[in-house]
Amino acid sequence: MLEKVNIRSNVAVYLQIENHVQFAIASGELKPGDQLPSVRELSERLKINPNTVAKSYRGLEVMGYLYTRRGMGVFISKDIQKKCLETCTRKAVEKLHQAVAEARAAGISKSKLAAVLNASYQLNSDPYDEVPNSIAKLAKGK
Amino acid sequence: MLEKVNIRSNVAVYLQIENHVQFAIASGELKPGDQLPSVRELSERLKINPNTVAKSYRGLEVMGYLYTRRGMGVFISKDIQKKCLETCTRKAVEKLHQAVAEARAAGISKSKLAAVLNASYQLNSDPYDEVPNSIAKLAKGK
Amino acid sequence: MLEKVNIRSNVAVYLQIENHVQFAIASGELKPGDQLPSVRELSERLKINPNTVAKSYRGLEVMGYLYTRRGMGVFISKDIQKKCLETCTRKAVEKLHQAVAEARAAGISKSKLAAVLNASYQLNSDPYDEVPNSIAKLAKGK
Amino acid sequence: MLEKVNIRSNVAVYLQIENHVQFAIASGELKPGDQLPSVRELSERLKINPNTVAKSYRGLEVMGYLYTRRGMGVFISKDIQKKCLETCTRKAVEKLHQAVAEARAAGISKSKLAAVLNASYQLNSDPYDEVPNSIAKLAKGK
DNA sequence: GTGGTCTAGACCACA
DNA sequence: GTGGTCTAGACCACT
Repeated sequence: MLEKVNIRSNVAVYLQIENHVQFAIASGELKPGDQLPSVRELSERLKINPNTVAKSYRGLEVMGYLYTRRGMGVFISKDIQKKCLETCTRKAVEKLHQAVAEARAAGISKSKLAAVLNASYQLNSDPYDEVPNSIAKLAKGK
Repeated sequence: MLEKVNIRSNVAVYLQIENHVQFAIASGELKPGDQLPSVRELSERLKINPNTVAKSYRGLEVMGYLYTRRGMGVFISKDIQKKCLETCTRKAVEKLHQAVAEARAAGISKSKLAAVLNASYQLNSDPYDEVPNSIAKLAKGK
Repeated sequence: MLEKVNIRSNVAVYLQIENHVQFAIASGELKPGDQLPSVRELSERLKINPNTVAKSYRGLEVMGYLYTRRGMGVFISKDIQKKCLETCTRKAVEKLHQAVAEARAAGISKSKLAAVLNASYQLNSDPYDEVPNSIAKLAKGK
Repeated sequence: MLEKVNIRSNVAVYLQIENHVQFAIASGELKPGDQLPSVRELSERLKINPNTVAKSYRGLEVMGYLYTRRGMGVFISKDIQKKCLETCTRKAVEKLHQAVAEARAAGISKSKLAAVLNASYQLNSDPYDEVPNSIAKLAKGK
């Protein structure tokens, strides 16, 4: 799973981890009962402080996506994929809706938006990555 | 113009003001030479700290969207509508791209996204408004 | 409010703070809109690290009992006294129930338990304080 | 004896075992000279780490509740029922005291607590069992 | 001034 | 080995 983290993003590192885990659960990459990397291991892999990883895990536990067993590790909860998928979908839809409303206000045509959507979807890029040039260019032409 | 500000939003108040002004310029609601409310007036109307309004105006001035004349007030700059429109467009496209990438990571289908885009575009709702029920419902079904 | 914290308790300091605030809300001592002491102020007063106080506030925010406004401070949420009272009551009732079941298993008579309850209630002592001798003695006689 | 252990509880597994044995002694279910299951057997039955069972037995031995005879097994000590009963009683009274103090802090009336106590006592339910609905309901009304 | 994030490192409890 | 808590102190963003 998670191999890198954007230390200079405006999104907090611990939130990047939380988001990544949620997406992984929603997409089925992480399944109920799966054990997550230990706090120390993940912190070493991502080269961040263990406290930061612990903060992420703690947040995800409060949300019910995982549970921790002292001395054992942290594990994905059962019966939460559907809930997680719904949550991720809702968030993405809201974001999409707002982006569309903004684009509309800026006078972008519907067909242009559809083109951006197509291009973005095909790219299969990581969220939170830089916006690729191919997409950015679409913003130029009106 | 701006009549309310979401004090509980996770978006900083000063950014809400900046965004609102930019959108008003891009859409033509605010025209070159128009005078904006004074810092004190706006802060009283929105019930926020004057420093916050001042910070917004300062930011907008740095971006070239407005200029201040001491003792006179702050005014919308000339010949910046196009630039503003481009900026808003770029932002919207970036947002759209990220929303799509997130949705993809969560395993949402492309056809579903297209449906949301269509629905959002037709609605012609204000950005930053509540997500309408008709859109929110799309998050339920697969 | 909160003036001391038991640093050597088996209950984590940040949980002591969370509990105290919840009790204060349930009892009406803290009212909706009230501002809590700042992270720094409370940490100085209790002689603990600011991070610990922040952790408490964060937890209470997740539970919906308060909200934070960056640069402004933290405030008690509206319309949560009832919920908080119910939660505190439920917790206390569960604890009481378990204590009674244990006491029963140990062969303590009902009248004796009633006596303990009376004595504890009259004392008006802080929860998490040491069990006073007057109560402890009641454990001796069968 | 002990057939299940709550792996998700916030109470440490080894303490659950210790508590269970102490209660069994206090209630007379386990009598002096009785042999306890071996560390390996119990750990397999409860599906937990043998170290955890060993830790419980060690703790109970330190407290004088049982003794081990190498190659023979672990046995309940003689003449400790009374002491065990006293200990359990003291713990229950302390728990009761704290529950009452918490309830008081939350503004719960004394009469209500008395009602809960009565109901709990009559029920004669096992400690550590789920809180029965009949009790839980009492938390609703004022 | 406010809270939010992160680091470095310590100590503890648990399995 | 695991996670949980706490400290000391830094830097940032917001009001």
